[in-house]
Amino acid sequence: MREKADSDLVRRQNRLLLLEALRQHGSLARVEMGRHTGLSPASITSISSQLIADGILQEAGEAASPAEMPHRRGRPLTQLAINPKSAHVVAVKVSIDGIELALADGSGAILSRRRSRTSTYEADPRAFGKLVADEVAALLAKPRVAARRVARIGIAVQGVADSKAGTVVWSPAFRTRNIAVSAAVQDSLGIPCNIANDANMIAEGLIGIDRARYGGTAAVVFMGYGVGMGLIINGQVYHGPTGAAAEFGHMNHLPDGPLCRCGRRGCVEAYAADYSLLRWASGEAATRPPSFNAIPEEDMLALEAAARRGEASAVAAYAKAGEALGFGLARLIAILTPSRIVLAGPGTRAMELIEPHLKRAIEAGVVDELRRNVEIETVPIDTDMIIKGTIDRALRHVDREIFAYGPLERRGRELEHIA
Amino acid sequence: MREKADSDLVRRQNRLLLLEALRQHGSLARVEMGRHTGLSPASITSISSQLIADGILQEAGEAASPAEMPHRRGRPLTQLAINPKSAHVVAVKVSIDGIELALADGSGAILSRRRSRTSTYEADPRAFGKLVADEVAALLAKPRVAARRVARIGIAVQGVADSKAGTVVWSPAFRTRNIAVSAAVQDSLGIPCNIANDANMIAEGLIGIDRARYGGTAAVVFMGYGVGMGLIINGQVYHGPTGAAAEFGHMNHLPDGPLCRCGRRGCVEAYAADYSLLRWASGEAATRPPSFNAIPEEDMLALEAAARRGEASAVAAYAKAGEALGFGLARLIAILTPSRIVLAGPGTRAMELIEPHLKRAIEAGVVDELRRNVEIETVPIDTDMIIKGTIDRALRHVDREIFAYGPLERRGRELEHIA
DNA sequence: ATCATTTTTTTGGACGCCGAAATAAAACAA
DNA sequence: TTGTTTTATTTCGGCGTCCAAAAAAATGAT
Repeated sequence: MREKADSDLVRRQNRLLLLEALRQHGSLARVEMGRHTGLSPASITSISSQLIADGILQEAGEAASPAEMPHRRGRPLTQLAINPKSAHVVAVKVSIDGIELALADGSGAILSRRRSRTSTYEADPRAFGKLVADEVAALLAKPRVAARRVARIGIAVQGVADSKAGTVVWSPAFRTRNIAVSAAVQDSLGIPCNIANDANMIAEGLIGIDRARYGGTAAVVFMGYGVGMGLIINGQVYHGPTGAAAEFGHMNHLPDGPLCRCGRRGCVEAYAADYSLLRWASGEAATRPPSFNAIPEEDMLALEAAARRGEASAVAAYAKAGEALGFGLARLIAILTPSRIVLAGPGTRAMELIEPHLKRAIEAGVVDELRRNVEIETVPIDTDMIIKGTIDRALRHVDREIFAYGPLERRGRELEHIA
Repeated sequence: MREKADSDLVRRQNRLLLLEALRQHGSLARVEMGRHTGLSPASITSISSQLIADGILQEAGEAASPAEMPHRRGRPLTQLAINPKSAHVVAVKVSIDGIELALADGSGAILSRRRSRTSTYEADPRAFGKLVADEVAALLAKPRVAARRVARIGIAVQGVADSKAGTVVWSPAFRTRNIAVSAAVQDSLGIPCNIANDANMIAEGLIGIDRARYGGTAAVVFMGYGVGMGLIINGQVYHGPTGAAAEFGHMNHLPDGPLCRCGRRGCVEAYAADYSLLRWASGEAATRPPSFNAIPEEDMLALEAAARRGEASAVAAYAKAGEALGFGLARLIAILTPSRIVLAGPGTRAMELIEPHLKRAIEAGVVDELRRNVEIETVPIDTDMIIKGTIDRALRHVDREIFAYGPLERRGRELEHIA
């Protein structure tokens, strides 16, 4: 309730309502839009014809209701869908072992992909923005897409990203800190760009998949090369005041605990990330500086196998991870009482080894009354969810900041606010 | 962006905008409202005259700008203010040692107070709703106010309150759990009623005092008979999905730590609440069940004096409290990176004893990058802030759910949603 | 008294939504 | 085939809100 309301706002909001309904259902007839939005048929006609004139909507093929509704009677429904050519967006995923890109059209369909094995860790951080820009330019060459038609670039990065400043504050993918990215990409290509934490993008992806399930207040914990978290508060992914929030992995579990990649001691990640599990199992001192190299999947599979065979050191490693995760979640529950906690990522492969300890820790760490309302689920997420979430987020931004106002050519006010 | 927009929504929103501006500034002339809201003079005239006709606004005396602006020229400003008679609200504060009530008018001014020393701990929990209703009825007898003119009752309670269900889930003020309150009060008096955690009400009060300072993302920690927290996220006090959130005091600090009043071990409260400090200092076993009696202020003053004299056991007690609070805050920062943390309550009297340990713990517990942007301040809050916050919250609710639609007589839709 | 200045109200136009009626496009029935 | 029924969409007229511009109100300055 901050903005002044006028007829302009009304149209904008209702356009957005229509677009949101379409994003969720793929394609809808006008009557159905009316049901979803509460708008009258007259208004739907008015708004949708304007959106069609803007090139944002188009009549869709009969793709929608094939057999389910065998056309009872009356005038048939005219399905409308978002015009794939209304805009494009690019998703970029930066991780320890390289850069991955995807180009999507206005409907969210991925048109092409690209992957580069460049090691970012040793590279000159000042050149990184340029590197990303070049990769994007190469991506746009294959199915030739004019940069002018790309509405937005979203970058997902491991570690702490400051989306306000457009920088990577700290990431295991880089040796140095505070690396400016957004501005460089934006200046180089003329395309608005924003950067965010990768776990947050998984949360965006889950919202896109099932808004009813993940749209309330939920935490998505990613276990793998690190431990990340995306926080959904009232249906919105939470980016703190600085745009760098929800560093669950670097929440302290125990004072003077094992050394973490971030330099502190006792972080949850230092118990439960890939490197931590291996460190526990190997019997190395927990104060030994951890490796920054990407850990091969085989190593983790071997560790899991060892634990399943009952090898004590491996079993103990998972127990320690489970306990740290459990107490971490207990603390999270005490603060936010989310209605759902989603455990995701490669680390969940060993869930049956972790779970008993995790559950016990939660029971010890939080009063029954608070714990009772939270549902914990494990979702085997393929890492592509990060790309999907980044695309979803970019498109939602385009809807809100551009399409609610008009066609891409007349970019709305493009506030670059909250980002 | 959930609601369908139409001319109705526009008026509602702009009415609310005006009311919010008035709440913040006390009284404003129409031109000034225009500046604050961005609305045209024509619209301001239209909206304000409607609000005056509804009995919500009235012309205010010259109270506003006395000397500062010695009336340069032109037509003088007509100050408008919220009509005190537009509605009344009641605030109820339930604590270990009794019930405290206040009646406020539509402008937020407190008209009368009442206090009762009834011990709630041993009383029949089923009768508690009736007890509150009777107290409210007695409060409304002194300056005779018709229940029909009371728009809302807000109840603040120590411990976990479920504002959705209208119950006290768990509180040190009650022996039993899940005590229904809201419904009983509402049925008995016919006045909408909601219940919330007391620390959240302090947060509401701070927002009322200085929106610019506390309106972003902040945590308000209350230290006293217990440790509570109110969480402000994007300018709104956070009530979780169940309405029972931010139980910072019952966030675990260390597994197998001291026994807490909630029955768990290692809660922050079990280190830093009044009873915990006394327990540390007395050298009692930390596994001894803590007392549920209210602790007299003298005992705490004596403990502070002892610590200031350098008595080892007292000094150590504050050190332990500081460490637990510090690590708790470090964990909170890792999850939410609030831009401000406010320490408040009687416990802050001994802040200089606690602070060094608290600071050290935060430094050990969270990476510099996240810690850098959070400002920690101590506010010596008199406990009346809870009453003030409860009134503020009730009035904000009245503005949003009633006055935005029309006068009190034609109560808006009174959704009782989020509550 | 008249002019200048500032605030507030009035007036007329634009835009968006809605309900109702009209139109369109089918299936069904004779 | 032709009319009837049904459902979807568009058109039309009315209403409410906002805004810009003009008018009115209220006071200080000259």
